[in-house]
Amino acid sequence: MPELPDVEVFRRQIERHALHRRITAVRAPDRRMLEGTSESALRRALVGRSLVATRRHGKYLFAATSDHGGWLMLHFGMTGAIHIVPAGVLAPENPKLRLDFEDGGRFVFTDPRTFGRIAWVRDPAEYVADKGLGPDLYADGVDAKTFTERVRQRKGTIKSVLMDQSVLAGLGNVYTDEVLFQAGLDPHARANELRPETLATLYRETRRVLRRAVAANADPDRMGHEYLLPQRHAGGECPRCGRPLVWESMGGRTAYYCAKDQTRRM
DNA sequence: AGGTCATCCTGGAAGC
DNA sequence: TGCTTCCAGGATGACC
Repeated sequence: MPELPDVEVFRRQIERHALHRRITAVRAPDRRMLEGTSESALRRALVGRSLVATRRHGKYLFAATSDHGGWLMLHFGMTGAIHIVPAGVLAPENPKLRLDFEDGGRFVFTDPRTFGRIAWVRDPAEYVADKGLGPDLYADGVDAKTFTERVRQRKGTIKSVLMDQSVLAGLGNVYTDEVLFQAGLDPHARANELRPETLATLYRETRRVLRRAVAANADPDRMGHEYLLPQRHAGGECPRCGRPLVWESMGGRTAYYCAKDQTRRM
């Protein structure tokens, strides 16, 4: 379920392996994935050009083309992924987007469940504004003051507030659970009732979890024993106390947490 | 305004 | 073993 760390890893893969390679062919065979564009429009925009820069805002990834032609936007839904395939190597089947490079390599975007989206946008900032996304949670995206002010003015559960992309962009269901675990917070805590020091802790832990996740290549199993994610499954145990994790549906999403180590509600 | 639920989708796991 | 059912979840929208 690509969240901010996963998308940041994808972005770095593009930066490292897909820039400045001339595109000779474009395939986008599944129209359900296309948001306000078409295969032929993507072809016109991309063929003969190359990708030259990337940006990410929350879970949204952008890649600029040469000639200032515009930006390719990719959203990964829950099963979206990119694969940059060298010449002569078999590419994944059923691509939702495939760019063929002049050198024989390929850029492939797969998404078996089709929850992702592909768009062509003039300007990422404009797109982000139109979508109503809050500030990005990574790197220079947000400071402690902005974070606390935005969270504090919401009355919902902290779980739902952290997952709300219009408040802060980047956390999904999985990493929200990790952040709440690290902060020792009950997912049912009310965002507007959190004390200033709790908000400060939450900010610090959010940033730390995201940095750690990116460093671990967004692979939960590489996070380390003190993290919830490797245990985030039926039968999983709290990394601190060893008790079975609680497994609860909150607004149609599954929240995993430790009933002993996550009791703080303010 | 916030919570809940349904919808989209399909691979994989669980159940029988 | 093989079939059926369930579940996961990001974004969006309906409804209360």
